[in-house]
Amino acid sequence: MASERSGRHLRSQPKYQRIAAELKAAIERGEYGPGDRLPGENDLMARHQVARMTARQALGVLQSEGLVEARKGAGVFVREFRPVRRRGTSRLSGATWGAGHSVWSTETEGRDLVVDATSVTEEEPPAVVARILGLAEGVPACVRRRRFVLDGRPVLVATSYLDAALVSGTPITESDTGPGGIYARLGDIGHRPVRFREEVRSRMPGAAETEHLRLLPGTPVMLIRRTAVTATGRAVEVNDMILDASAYILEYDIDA
Amino acid sequence: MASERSGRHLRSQPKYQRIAAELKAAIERGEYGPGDRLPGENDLMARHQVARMTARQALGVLQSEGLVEARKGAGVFVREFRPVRRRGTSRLSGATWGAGHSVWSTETEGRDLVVDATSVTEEEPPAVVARILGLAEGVPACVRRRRFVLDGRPVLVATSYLDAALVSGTPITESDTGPGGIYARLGDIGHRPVRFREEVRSRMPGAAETEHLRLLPGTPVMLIRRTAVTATGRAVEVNDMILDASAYILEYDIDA
DNA sequence: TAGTGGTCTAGACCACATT
DNA sequence: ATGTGGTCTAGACCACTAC
Repeated sequence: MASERSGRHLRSQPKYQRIAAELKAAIERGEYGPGDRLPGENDLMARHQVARMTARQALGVLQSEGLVEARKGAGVFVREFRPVRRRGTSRLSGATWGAGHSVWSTETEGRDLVVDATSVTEEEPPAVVARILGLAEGVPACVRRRRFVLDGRPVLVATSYLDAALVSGTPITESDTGPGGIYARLGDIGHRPVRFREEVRSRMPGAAETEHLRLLPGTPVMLIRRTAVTATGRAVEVNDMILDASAYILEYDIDA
Repeated sequence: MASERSGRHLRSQPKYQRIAAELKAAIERGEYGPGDRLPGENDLMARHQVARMTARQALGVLQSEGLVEARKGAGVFVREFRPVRRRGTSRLSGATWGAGHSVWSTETEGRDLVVDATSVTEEEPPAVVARILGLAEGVPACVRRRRFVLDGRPVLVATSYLDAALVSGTPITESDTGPGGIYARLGDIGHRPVRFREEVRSRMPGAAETEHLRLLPGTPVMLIRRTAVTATGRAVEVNDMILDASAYILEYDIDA
């Protein structure tokens, strides 16, 4: 136990990666199922004869891969992945919202997905959004923010931008937009969207997003920017969404 | 300089988070642009009077948010985000979307995206895939693997599964499938796909994926599972794709 | 109260990149 | 040759959770 310093990571994997790989393999073998407690820092220190920070680093790998969750004062636990499906295609079909159903009611699947908080304001939109909507600089937009909560956890925040001049005086500027939502109301004033484009990307969240969505370490966000366009080619709405990637599967149907 | 131990993080943010936030703000103010070198561990230790591990932790935050890249022996540098667009709907829409439809501003066109390596084998597919294709257990599938390289960096690996009995003897089992690709060939044998479904999700990569795609820390992957269905409703292909999320924006067009 | 993970210190040796 | 980030040690105090 004296000079075991030699040959530490010559040619070989770092210790923390070995430990992490071992734990990961055990999880994949099913030795630890969702919700189970893993060996903690003290266990790993004793078992592998390493310092605290090394054991921590090992657990950090699993955490940053999103397959493990550390609970302060309790331990490290295996996460589970139970996403909801969000249908990008049929949920926007005219029949759905034309019939007076809210767009979002189609995606629930028996689980509890509800709107948590809604706010409607007038603000100057981001430059990119203003350009898409064809708004001059300094022109205000109607901004609708909503947060969606799934089984008690916030999973999506949506920020919708519309030309304020276009929608002023309509229920779009109210919290409750009535049956069919804002797309039905846009139809009421002769600007029914007939086409949508969704752009999807993914990245790690910043600190603010982590807090707002209560994301666990190792959880990316998916970003969806949806643009609604009328028959005349006018973009009437831009909806920026931030999704907890551990909560969603996006689904798109495509015709050849 | 004696007992500054008091009031360390009582009520306040941890030091490493403060340092990280400061650096992040500086990046967002444009003080450090893409490719620029950030203050390193030694700088931060001196500037904030903290230990090495604390400075490291601060830089680790930015790294795990994917906005910074550590280069061994060189320093820590600001990453840049220059994604390609992947159009899920092939239908080209021209003027419909207006002139500068670069919603997430991608200077994408004119970069070279090429296939790096192709392999075609016969293997037993994963159980989920077998079920989608309607294959009994133990029945082999034709498995086509491809890796796509963008400007020298691998960005996508695709694994395509087809019923081996269906496609044997066709160019689908060759590396070069001829004009129109495997969908045209499927059409030749009377199984032309008319509908596709893509399911998209995102998570952090495992060690194997990180290596295969040469991902930097803080980079998620997007997973796309595309199913091709014929007019009779038969699923003839399942294509599992793994994408470097820092390299792609997915685009889907939807008709109301 | 005992044990857990979160933060922090002050050292150390290493591989690597730039000079 | 110097400085960089990567790994590792052996301690410490804290807040939190479970018992």
